[in-house]
Amino acid sequence: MTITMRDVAQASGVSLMTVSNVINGQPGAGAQTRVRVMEAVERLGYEVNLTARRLRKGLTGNIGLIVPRFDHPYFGELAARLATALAETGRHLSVEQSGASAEGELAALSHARLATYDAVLLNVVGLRYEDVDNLRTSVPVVLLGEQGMPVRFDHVRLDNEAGARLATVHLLGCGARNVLIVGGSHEDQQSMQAIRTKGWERAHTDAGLTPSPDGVLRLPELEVACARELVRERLLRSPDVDGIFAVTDQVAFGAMAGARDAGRRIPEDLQLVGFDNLSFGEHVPPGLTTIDPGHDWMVEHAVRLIDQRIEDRDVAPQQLTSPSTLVVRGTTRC
Amino acid sequence: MTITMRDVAQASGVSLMTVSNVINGQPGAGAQTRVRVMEAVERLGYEVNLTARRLRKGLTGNIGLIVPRFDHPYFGELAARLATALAETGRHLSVEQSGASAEGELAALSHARLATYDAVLLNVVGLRYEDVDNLRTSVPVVLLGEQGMPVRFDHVRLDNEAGARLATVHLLGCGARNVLIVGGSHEDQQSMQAIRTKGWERAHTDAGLTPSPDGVLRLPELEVACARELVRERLLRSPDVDGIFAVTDQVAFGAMAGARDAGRRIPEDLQLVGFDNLSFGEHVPPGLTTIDPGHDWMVEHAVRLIDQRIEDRDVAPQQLTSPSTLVVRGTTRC
DNA sequence: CACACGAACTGTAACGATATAGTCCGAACG
DNA sequence: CGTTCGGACTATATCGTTACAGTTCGTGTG
Repeated sequence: MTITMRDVAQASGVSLMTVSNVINGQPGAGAQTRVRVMEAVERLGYEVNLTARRLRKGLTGNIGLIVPRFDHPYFGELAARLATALAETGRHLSVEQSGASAEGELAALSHARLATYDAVLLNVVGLRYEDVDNLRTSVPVVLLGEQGMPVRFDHVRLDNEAGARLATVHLLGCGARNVLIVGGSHEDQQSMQAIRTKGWERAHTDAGLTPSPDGVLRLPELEVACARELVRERLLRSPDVDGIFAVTDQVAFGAMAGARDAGRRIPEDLQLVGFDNLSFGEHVPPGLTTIDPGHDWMVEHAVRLIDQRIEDRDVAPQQLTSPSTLVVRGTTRC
Repeated sequence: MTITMRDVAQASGVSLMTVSNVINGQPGAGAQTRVRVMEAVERLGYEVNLTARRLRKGLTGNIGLIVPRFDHPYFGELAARLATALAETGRHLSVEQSGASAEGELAALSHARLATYDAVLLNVVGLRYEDVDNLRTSVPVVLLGEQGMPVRFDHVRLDNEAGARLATVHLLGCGARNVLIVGGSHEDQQSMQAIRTKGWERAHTDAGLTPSPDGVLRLPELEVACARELVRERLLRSPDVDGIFAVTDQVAFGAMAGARDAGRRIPEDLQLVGFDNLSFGEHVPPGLTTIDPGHDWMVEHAVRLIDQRIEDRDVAPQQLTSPSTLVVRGTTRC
């Protein structure tokens, strides 16, 4: 019914193995033979049977992604991008929820759960160094996200500080004189909030300014409703605030609503930059200026690291840091 | 390394085939033998290797879902539910976008595209009877959604008229005297809008009322922004409107915003019922009363039809209609 | 008692690919 | 000229499962 390697082999007058070698770019096939085989492949419209290949290679074709929660758009977008990238090679992504707790993430990493995957991408949030360091799995694991994790693992990092600095520099460069960081914090130096706060400070000192101590607006939760309420309140109290760096796009959406509540026009009275480049930011008027943490770059390299490690478990682990870029839209004046 | 059927066979002192038969519930194995085999399965922690089974059975483990567009929440939720249901049996869902046009849907149904699926679920929107009737595929196809399609196919329908009637009856029962249908239409009798409009009319006549001819508020597009604008305008013009049946939840969200714009309180001044039971409706205050088109039911039966047809291509096609139910939340007074 | 029959179970050959261990043959070398 | 060497290619076994065609063996029948 369907065309198999056997048909291609017959049509081009070579053995099964030669066809296999040609298709997989393995050595051991002459130049003319390669051409002849590829012609037959084209002519017959042959495509490899991934199921058979997987059986032979002992792979499942499934990659696991473990994130703290499904319902947050950041992870949704990450999952969508990864799924697309993996689909190119006929693989699938299964997303598991760890519940933002260390226990959840460790449970999701139990042997039984992972046995069905060829590799696992772990979004390390809420996991401490020791937890990750104690991990012993038979399946390749690639870490995704924050900094400060054991170098024993492949890791695609996100340059939180550089991104935050970039955002703040842009606000200052567009004429903001009094820039709030919403969702910032000085606690737990390793946390995403603290690192982005450091970037916000660095942008100030680099420009010869001193970040005001009450420029950090802490939020109990990085959620829309919470940000909206606290930003509204703060803007009513501090009429001189003319710029906001929101630590996430979620927070930025809340801040936009809060600013409107407080009677500020964006970007005329108040400029705003977010962080994450969620696709929704493109559609909410006047368009959210934000930091793209290099999603495409991260996904591309994460998949590459996975493939390398599946191929050879003993290759040296790599730590990569994705470059952040500024995406200018309507919430800033330049 | 991993435990195979061979290990189970050895451990329970039977042949490979007996283990296979027991596991798949095939006849030809005695009662004690079954018990013995299942004990060994438990003890060794055996799990079937889906890759091997697929190779042997000539299946890929992938099901295709073809929807008009990705970005609409209705299809997103449908896809999520289906993916979950299929994951139970270790299969995967691949979602393809047809672009809401007949050409797109037909292109997505081309032989080459479908060859990689065990079966395809086709959400028939924008396809006419003839287009579907001309379809000749080697892969099992199950239709999803609207009515009026060739009985040659398995089809899980959605009871648009009954659902719309249910919504309107509820509004009338809760004291609404003047119920608008937003997004309704009398054109193209087969369209979703027209059928739901018929349901709205039937609810009126069943109650001994005459639906007012200008009770149908047509929308150029079933989108939030559009519904918001036209509902606001209409409510300002017609102060006596005290109920709205929105043909979709999307439209209902827009209508809620439009009502607020027009200064109406929900549900005090104006009651509202949507259609689709999108999960978002639960979270938007005061909670959207809506019609659940039987998502779970549809998904359950769609998967069953798929499996039946994969098993036996010649089984008689079935047309099923999912039962609609009312989900009462805060936008209605009872 | 010979025979047929069906239930319970087994042996073997696939499914389509790849890893491994060859085989073959022409060129290079002493 | 005989030997070695390496590049090009092939034969076979195998991955874990299931379809199909047997093989037993106990029971019921004439």
